[in-house]
Amino acid sequence: MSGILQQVYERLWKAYGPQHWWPGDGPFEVIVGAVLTQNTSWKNVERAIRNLRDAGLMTPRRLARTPLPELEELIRPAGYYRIKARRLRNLLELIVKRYGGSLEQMFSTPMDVLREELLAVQGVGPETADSILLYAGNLPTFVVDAYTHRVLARHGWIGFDADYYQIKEYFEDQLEPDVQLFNEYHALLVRVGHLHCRRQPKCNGCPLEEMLPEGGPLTPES
DNA sequence: TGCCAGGCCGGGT
DNA sequence: ACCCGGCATGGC
Repeated sequence: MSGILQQVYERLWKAYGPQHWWPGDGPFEVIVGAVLTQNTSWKNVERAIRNLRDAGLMTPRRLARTPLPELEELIRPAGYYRIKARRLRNLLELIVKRYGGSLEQMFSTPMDVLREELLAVQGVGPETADSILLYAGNLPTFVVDAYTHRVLARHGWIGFDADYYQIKEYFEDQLEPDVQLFNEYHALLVRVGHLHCRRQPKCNGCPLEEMLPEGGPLTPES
């Protein structure tokens, strides 16, 4: 338990502490948010979610029955609103038809099975599926995103050409499958990604030693 | 102003 | 098997 990823986590944790990702919104809002935030800043997504909540539509069945044009208008602030409305519908169909609208039932199915079902939905790719499993279902799967890719490659821990699953396994091979750990780890990586890439857009994932000098160099073998 | 955000899909080589 | 354009709004 002292590989490079443990060191990175400890450093991030000490610097930023808990990120409180998706606390208390309830699993359904998390699912909706996971779709709406695809390649979109969370700030925009918040407005769309507020619209849905204010309209009283934050249940699987209600949202599934909402006419497409109305749904599009409500989520417009999140961008890509036409395609995302369809993606939400596709996902809602799985929840309502296969699981009777019960998230509890959905998340009690074996993770690997559910993951494949999610991936079979048009508009749900690996990151969205993993976000739903981890942040809505509290199931231990690691979420990889663009910044995760950049920062790991920047340090030479993976290749720049590594794909989603290589990166995911890189984490899961080194870490205990702990829901809280996976939750915080991904959120912390996104956090440093924001901090850095706001200031210097074209970076390839800045060295963590520079961003978080406290603690000295990161050493793969110690 | 232009570029980017917590991706994914479909069509073309 | 890659590579690329499309999708769209709001913030800096």
